[in-house]
Amino acid sequence: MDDLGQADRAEPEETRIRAARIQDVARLADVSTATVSRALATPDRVSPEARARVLEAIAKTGYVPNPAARSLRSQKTFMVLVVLPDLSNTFFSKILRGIEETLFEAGYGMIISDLDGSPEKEAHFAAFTAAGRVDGAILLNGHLFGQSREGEGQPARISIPLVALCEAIPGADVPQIEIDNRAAASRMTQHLASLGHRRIAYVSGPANNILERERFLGFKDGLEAAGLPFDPALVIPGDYTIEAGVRAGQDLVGRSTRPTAVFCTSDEMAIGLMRTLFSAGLRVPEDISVAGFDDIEFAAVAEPALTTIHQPRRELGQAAASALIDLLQGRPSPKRIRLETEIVIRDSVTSPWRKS
Amino acid sequence: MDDLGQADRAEPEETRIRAARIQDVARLADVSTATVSRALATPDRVSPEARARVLEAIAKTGYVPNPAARSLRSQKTFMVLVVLPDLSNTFFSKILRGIEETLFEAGYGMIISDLDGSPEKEAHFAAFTAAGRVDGAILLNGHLFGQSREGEGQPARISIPLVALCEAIPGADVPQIEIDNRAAASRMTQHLASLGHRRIAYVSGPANNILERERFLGFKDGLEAAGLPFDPALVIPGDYTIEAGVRAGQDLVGRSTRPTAVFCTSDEMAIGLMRTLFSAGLRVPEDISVAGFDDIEFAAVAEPALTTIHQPRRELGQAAASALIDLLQGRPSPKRIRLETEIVIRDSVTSPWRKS
DNA sequence: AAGTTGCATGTAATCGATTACATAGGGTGA
DNA sequence: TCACCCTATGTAATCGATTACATGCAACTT
Repeated sequence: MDDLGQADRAEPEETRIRAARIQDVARLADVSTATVSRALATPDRVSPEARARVLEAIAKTGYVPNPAARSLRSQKTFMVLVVLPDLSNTFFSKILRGIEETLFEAGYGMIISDLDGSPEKEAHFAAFTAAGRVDGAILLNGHLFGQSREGEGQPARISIPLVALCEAIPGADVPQIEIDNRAAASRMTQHLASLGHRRIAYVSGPANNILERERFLGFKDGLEAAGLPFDPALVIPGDYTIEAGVRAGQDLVGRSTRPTAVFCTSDEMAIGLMRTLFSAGLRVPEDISVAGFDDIEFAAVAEPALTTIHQPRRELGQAAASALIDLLQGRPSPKRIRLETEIVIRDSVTSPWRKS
Repeated sequence: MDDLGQADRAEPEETRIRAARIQDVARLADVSTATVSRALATPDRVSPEARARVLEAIAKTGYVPNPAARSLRSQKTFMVLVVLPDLSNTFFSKILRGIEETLFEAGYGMIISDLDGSPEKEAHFAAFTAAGRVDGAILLNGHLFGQSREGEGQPARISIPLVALCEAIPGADVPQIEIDNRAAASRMTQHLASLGHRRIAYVSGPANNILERERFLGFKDGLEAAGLPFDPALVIPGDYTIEAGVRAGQDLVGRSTRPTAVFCTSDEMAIGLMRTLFSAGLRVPEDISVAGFDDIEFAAVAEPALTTIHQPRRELGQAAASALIDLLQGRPSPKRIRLETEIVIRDSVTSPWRKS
């Protein structure tokens, strides 16, 4: 159960064991390196006997092909870059898991870049892909990256297969995996309206965010469908974080006339908001209904349990990874996949009339 | 702002641009490839004029060194493997961010392996390190991995620098970055006891988990320090997940004599547990106090706000990454780093006498 | 002035696999 | 029996950088 990591304590520095190379396997199996390579890559182009000898030699030596050499020659790294804006966000980490799973099954490794709002990092990872360090990339950040120095000679713009996940990339011709944010937001808004809410507040995501734009449109769609007017005063700026929800709550608490329902575009914000309302002595949902977006794990155990929109996060990750793998292996890939969302009715939303 | 990923739409297949190689740069700068390489790796071993010409040529061509070639020759990948048991867990993702940050600054990339309890994956990633795909690894999973087939000839046991994060690896001689789980658990237990709690339940982590063992010992230490007896009936099995907390809550609700306080070894469990108690009509903390462990983001906005033990997660990640980088660059690395934890007093714990 | 030192640079070996091309031998058809 | 083809295998070029070693030249020492 333990093997690796014994460091070089026991043996003298010189005796440090070197990894077996294809040469060593070839010699041991009494074949050429070409045969070893073929025995692994295209087994049916090698005689059964030779193959058996090779496999035995591989087992004996513990040979593992050197990926650097392999990749140098074959121009394939079997690595995929995943670019995301915030690694510490629950929402993304569940998606990541779906991605990792699928990539792993297909024999690909995953390199993660947490962009962290830093353009410097963005440039770095652009170079990263350009250097051929990965075969493809999944972007969760809503835009392509790259150092566009058009002035200079001819910047190396290598293109590798890309997939956009969650946040569509406007104008880019890459497969998009997403949910229908607009429709989902509209549906939730109509749900609130159907319960009798007429003053519905909206806590937004970051202003220039594509998700946010879609959801905001959906919110307006929903109001319109329900015959309600849009009131800009009921739009509260946010950025998907718990803190933003807390701030939005403070804003609401301070108002003389309050909405009867609040639609938060992330569960984090909804939970932060409920917390603040609660501290101020307001009851959810009796005094004010709160709806979220995403259906993170904590939504179900929030107090009260959060009514929200379920996003199939793991499946999103899997779908994105599959699409990328299709691309990488030269298969046709779907241009756009829209996974279904679902309203999850819990306890944080009720009719405005039913005062407890 | 967009550059990469234009795919090969415009130009015909054949014209696909190939990345600039060191040769191209050398020709353009009218120097040898060796000089180009040196201009990048050891700038002061190259004349200022040559260096300038090289840099200009690099800018013109957009040259980025091919990592496969580089790594093949120099046996360095500038990649670090991070092995963790569950990527989708909030606790880990914050740590990951700390790791990524620090690695990035030092020029290292991060490859993630979500073990997901699968031994198959474990073996795969053992081979991964053996193949020299990464320069070092950070292990969050509490044990070394590796295919120890002692029987066979001489299995390739390559050793790369390792660092154990959070979960110490028993018997392994690698730097450990951790918090003092035992002391922290003891402190929390004593805190509860000092408020007057005499029947304190303990919701555990997974049975064979090292963290769990430490915390459990700490729990017993705390009881002993407070002069309280240890009652096995008050130990409820868990596994750090929200669901485990829910189950533990159901267990408690069903009991005739209940503890006055519950110490959960993760915030997730504490939140799930409070949820269940609440549904059953019990009040926290009036009827029962609940304490957590970790201080995840949601602890502060739970209802009631959770009293817990703060772990400096980002700093843990940073410290681990720094230690590994020290190792990788041949500097001495601290054998063990223990970061301080802190009890965060919020609203979920109170004295058992103060019935609301 | 001859010898020594040291810097800037070039030449070419090297890392470890993949794979185009060459070749030997066995089988088949005429 | 000969020509041909197909299969299994080997030989060696190749991927793109790093770096040991060699070289040429200038400056400095005595």
